[in-house]
Amino acid sequence: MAEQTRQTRQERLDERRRRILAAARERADGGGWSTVTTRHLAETIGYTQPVLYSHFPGGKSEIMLAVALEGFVDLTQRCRAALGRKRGRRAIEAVAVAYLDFGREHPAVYEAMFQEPIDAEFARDDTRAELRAGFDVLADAIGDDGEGTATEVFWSALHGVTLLERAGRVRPRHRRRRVADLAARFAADRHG
Amino acid sequence: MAEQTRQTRQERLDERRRRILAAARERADGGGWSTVTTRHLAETIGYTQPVLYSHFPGGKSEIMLAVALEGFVDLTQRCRAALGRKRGRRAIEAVAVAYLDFGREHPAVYEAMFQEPIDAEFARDDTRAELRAGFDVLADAIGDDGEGTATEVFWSALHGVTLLERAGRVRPRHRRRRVADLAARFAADRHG
DNA sequence: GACGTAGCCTAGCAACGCTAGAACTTCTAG
DNA sequence: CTAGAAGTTCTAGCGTTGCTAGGCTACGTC
Repeated sequence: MAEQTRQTRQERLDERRRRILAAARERADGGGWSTVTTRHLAETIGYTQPVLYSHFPGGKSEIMLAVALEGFVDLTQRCRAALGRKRGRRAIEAVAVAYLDFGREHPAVYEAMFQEPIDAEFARDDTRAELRAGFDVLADAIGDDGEGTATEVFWSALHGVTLLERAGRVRPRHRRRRVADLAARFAADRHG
Repeated sequence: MAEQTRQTRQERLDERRRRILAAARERADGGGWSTVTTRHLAETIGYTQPVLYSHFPGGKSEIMLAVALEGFVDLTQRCRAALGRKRGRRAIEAVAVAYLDFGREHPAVYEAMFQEPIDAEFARDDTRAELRAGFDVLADAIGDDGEGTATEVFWSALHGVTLLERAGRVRPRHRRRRVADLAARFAADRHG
């Protein structure tokens, strides 16, 4: 009985934790992280502010980090799925589109993934592992078997396109052209 | 006499405006925009908060926009100077280095230039003009005489490298390699 | 010398992230 | 069945933020 109760307790905690993260992600993607307040978050899950801190002692920063971590998993999976067994330009284009789609669909999650506050004092190893996985997909896409510089630049380009598109600094309708341009420049076959 | 007085008045206003922007830029580059508060800003210039709003009715957002505008002018000038009469890879590398240097030396100014709050309800035309000038330098650097897609991608790559370097998501010491990689991929001569 | 205007400050609002400590519920032990 | 321990939630409040209403002071003008 005690076991059963303890199980249920843990399940309820997990459930509530998920609800907090879902609420934060949803509201952030809708109106930006500045509109995500601890008060509103607490109200959404039907509890008061201090309850949030029992789940995330680090407060809002730690919530953002948790959302970011989920985001890395999601983004990596999407890119991996888009890549499949493709090679060459088709591989690059597919991964680029998947990457940019994610950035557009979840602007706030993406922001949490790359904005500075992440590098707080919290979890370090998880983040590194997930980052590594994402890096590897991009390396596979462009066929980078070197020491990673090409992947770094490719990643930077995707990152830059994502942010400039969002900021409206780049023509929205020319997205396909940008993807094609990117694929042409990073295709391995241009060397041979 | 009235003319003289009015002149002096305007000069004092301009002077104070400059001091506000300088204080904001300096503190932001030192500790991020979150450390730039209207109270501290007011204290720095030796006045109280409401005075800031007589110069920038839009408050902190408008101050950030003003800093961003100055930043665009500065960045464009630097890139133009770095470009000089160079052509090909050397031109691209020079401009890339100038761009990345600016982003590293003035992280907060750069952030203000590309972060969303900028697109507020304030000045629109100034921003567009300065953006255009910056875009043109990059187009000249890579020799883009097409419809601008290549420049958009080049710009995105520089933007991405700037941010990923700052966020520590990319190996700091490999910067020269990234610049070289970038130059190789965007050099016009790869077409012929 | 009274008046209008401009500039500046005092004081305060609502909202923010976050926390101490009271109040309540649930489990455990005698 | 009861008394205490343990855990959970809430009330209330601190300090800080961006921003603003309204009063005070000093100036130029009739």
